[in-house]
Amino acid sequence: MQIADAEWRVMEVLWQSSPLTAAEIIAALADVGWTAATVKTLLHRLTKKGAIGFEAEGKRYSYRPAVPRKACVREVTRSLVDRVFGGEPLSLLEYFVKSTKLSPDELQQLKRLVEEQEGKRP
Amino acid sequence: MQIADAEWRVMEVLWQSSPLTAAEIIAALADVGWTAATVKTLLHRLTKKGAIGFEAEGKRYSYRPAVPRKACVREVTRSLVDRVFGGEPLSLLEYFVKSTKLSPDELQQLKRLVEEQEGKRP
DNA sequence: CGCGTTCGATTACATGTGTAAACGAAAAAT
DNA sequence: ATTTTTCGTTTACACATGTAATCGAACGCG
Repeated sequence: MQIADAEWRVMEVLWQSSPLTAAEIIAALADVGWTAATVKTLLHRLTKKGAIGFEAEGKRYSYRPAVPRKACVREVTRSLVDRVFGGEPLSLLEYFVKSTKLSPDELQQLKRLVEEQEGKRP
Repeated sequence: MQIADAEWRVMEVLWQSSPLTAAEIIAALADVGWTAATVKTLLHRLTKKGAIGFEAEGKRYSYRPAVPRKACVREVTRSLVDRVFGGEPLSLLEYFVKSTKLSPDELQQLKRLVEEQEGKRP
């Protein structure tokens, strides 16, 4: 299941809170600058590809995600790792550790995270 | 400059060694299962979007990247961080540290990388 | 009980992408 | 020199994507 850029914006809204009616989703995306028609198209496409589902409440639909965010994140990250980092997550990690300007505090947090992982693997 | 999936395969070949003729690039991509025509189309599109350049050597062209891999990697990673991790690289790092099954050795390497960064920020 | 409003569905259309064949010219082979 | 091979260029075509207007039906207001 591949979710395009514009579609992802819609998914984020639903992952954050659901179910929502189309009107509510359109409202939540007001700052993006799309017309209502555009959002509806995206809802339609997402429905067709099975990324979201809905229950009809009278005339209106109430939409909700049909796939968890986790799964989608796993897919896009995996695709990036495969495409750019030779399938090696460590390679991506190295890239980010080296190329990102992390504050001392963030570095501290990161080190703690790594240590936690070490703890989990005796 | 956005480089599509198929195009990226071609770029990788050229980033690894250049300049190369179309024939050499096609050969390098033999295992992908594309016909020569497909690779030529991709070379054409990449040329048009300025991602690669070429010098004509008689009839044949010798292609080479016009944009460094680094720049493209920066772009795609940035786009992922923005799209999925709220623009926070640390958030992506956390996700990968937690969700990837790293071996004790890899964890060790990773910790060392973090410590190196700490050293660089006195 | 009509009529405008509101929904979702359908249609639109330009551009990007995957994948490839056809074409015309030049180079290589015979 | 003529044929064949080889290049790059042009054309092809289906599906994805961004962005939106239109349409038919149902709902609520007056």
